[in-house]
Amino acid sequence: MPELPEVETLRRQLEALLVGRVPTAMITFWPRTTEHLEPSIVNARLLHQPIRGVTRRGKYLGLQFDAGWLLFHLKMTGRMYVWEDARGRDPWTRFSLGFSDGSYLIFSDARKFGRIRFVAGLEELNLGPEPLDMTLQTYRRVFAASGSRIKAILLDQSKIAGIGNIYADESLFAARIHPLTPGNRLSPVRADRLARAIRQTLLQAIDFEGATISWYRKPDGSAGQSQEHFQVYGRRHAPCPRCARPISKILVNQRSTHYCRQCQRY
DNA sequence: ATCTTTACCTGACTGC
DNA sequence: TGCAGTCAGGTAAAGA
Repeated sequence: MPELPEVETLRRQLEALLVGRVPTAMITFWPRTTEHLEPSIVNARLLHQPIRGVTRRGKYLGLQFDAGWLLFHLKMTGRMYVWEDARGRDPWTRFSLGFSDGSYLIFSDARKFGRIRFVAGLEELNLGPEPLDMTLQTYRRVFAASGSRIKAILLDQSKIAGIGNIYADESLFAARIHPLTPGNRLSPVRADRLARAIRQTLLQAIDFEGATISWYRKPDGSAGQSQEHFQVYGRRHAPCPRCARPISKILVNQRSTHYCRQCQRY
């Protein structure tokens, strides 16, 4: 559920708390959370090294060290925050990064899907470009390169990084494009409309500090507000904000997809 | 190349 | 109140 706007909100708030700090210990409570994090790398390249920056790439949150990035993927129920003890403020703490002042960066994850890993370079992630940095031309090229349904293209992290189920549906509604439209059947005009809709949808969601459906929380424990402004996501049977006809819900590539049959056309 | 299925997991919710 | 069943969705891997 955390998508680009949620992770970007996390990044901004954690950056103010973590840059310049030096971790002295790591504790894993659920081994699979750090199954791809080599202890030798932790000891040689992360511990006792200063955090140079807090970055985001797609849906990954990264702590930047001189040697590379400690990456966190929140999957559906991940949370991150700073706390005074290693067990955190909820029952689902899976990992803690301890600092010399006795505080901890907590990674909490009820469903245990989240993972923490180290990469020397972000290109190892094989992600597509950032949707907020892409030109209209880049969007056009990505859409035209595939005959897959546009909803599937938006969710493919190797094509565009950071969009998930919620903001894919919201962007397609804003652009008045049917989720089953093949990417290479979008006219340049409609591709540009979708590109602008994606940017605007993501930027607005960042302004609202992300969406709290059930699990997502900002580092201070409070909820985001983006969910108050959804036009279609989670609104099956509710009136379309544009035409008042009921919102439909279908499956596209096994993902629930919300759209307006009247307003969104092929 | 692309899609489908399965696996990973558990809390929240629904219906009986 | 309890219990079974369903749903939620990001990604990797395997199979079609």
